[in-house]
Amino acid sequence: MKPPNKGGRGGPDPVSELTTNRLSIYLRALAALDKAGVRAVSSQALADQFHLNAAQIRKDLAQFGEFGVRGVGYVVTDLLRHLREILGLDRQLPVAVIGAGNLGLALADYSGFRIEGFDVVALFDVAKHKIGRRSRAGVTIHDIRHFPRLAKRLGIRIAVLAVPHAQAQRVADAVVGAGIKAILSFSPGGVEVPGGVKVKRVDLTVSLESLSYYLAQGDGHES
Amino acid sequence: MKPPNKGGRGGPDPVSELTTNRLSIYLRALAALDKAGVRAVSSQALADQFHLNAAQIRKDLAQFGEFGVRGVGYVVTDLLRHLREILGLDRQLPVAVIGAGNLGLALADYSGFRIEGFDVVALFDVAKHKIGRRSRAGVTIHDIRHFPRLAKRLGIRIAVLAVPHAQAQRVADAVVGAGIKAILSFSPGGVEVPGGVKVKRVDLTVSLESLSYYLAQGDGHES
DNA sequence: TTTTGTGAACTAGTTCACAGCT
DNA sequence: AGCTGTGAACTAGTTCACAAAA
Repeated sequence: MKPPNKGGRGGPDPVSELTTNRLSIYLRALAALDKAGVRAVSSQALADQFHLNAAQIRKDLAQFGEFGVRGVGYVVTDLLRHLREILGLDRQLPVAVIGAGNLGLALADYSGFRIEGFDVVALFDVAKHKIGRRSRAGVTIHDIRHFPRLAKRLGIRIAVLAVPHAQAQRVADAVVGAGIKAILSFSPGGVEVPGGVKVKRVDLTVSLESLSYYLAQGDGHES
Repeated sequence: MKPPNKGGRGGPDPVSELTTNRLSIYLRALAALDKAGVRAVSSQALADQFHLNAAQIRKDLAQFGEFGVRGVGYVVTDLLRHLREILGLDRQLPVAVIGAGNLGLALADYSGFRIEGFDVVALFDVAKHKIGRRSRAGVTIHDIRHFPRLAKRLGIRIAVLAVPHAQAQRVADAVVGAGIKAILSFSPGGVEVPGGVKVKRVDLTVSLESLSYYLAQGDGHES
């Protein structure tokens, strides 16, 4: 019965990032159920099938409204629609990838992106010889200096940073200067941005080193 | 004065993954200081410079031993050595990338990997026409059916999964069957593995959707 | 009856603040 | 004096368990 705080007032976001990450996971799970023709699902069934916690699913969803039907569960198509709206996936989001190296080109063409409302509309790089060329899937590489102009024209909302660490901060500054409010950075070591800009980091070195730690521990008692 | 539990007994790991992730971040920070010629650093100075929390740095490190000198701080080269040993980076770790698509090829050639002890020694794929070819940086693509044999011969310890979601579980099973204990998966939706195998997920869809949520909230009150 | 939505209990993680070492 | 290492306090996140709704 609590008001769902739709539309977000200016204050700090009360919804944890762990929660929004899980919403994305619920969305995927429900899409699979929908595809399989399932009409309604209880939080328990959802939890069992996708290895989640039923209470947590209910708590997460309850932050945004009362989407369930007591005694029945959640109507799959309805909840899908609600989740897409909450996550802002009810419209196409233009994405730019900065850095047309191996990783940037791969990300620009990554088929997983397009499926849920993300559309990589441009690549950017500093290297003269790359500018004007296209990725295999046909995304054109532009001069990074034209980012502000093109970002506006193409309506870019998210910048994916796939540049060397040394350039990451400078590129981030430029991107933020052009009004971008959401950045996905693959750069090791993070970038600093002013308040009101959201950065998500994917740090492959940290991931691998954490795996290495795990192996190092295992080696100790397996010998 | 508490024993540092070096070498790990069989029981569940008492060190949180958040901690091991941070150790990796400390390692990077210290490497930068070392490069800059800094001899010793206090937890406070480290925290200030890299936007961390001093008490947390001390707590994290204290789990593995008493590396600091009271009144002085941490001797950079010593702590670097300790961290590399804790993270198992004092030896080269052979890595295999499974899936020679855009992403897999990019990851195999990703220069950030080699720097800290990881060595991508092989690519694997199912597609006949890819087998025998090489990535730009020269990593050979092998038939996935030869994974067990080659994994043994090359001493592969970590498998990076860059295959379509539909194949992820099958590939994970094969990799685990070949004795791999650490997996970095780029597949959306996670894979199931038996106990004793560690999986780290990098889920680009979740990351982007979480950013989308943030933008959707912002749009609400900026209109 | 079934299952949600949610306060309460619990668990994990972070930060404080200070005793004790150098 | 300066700074670590760490118990205590605090904060965030998860899970339990049940009243209320359908």
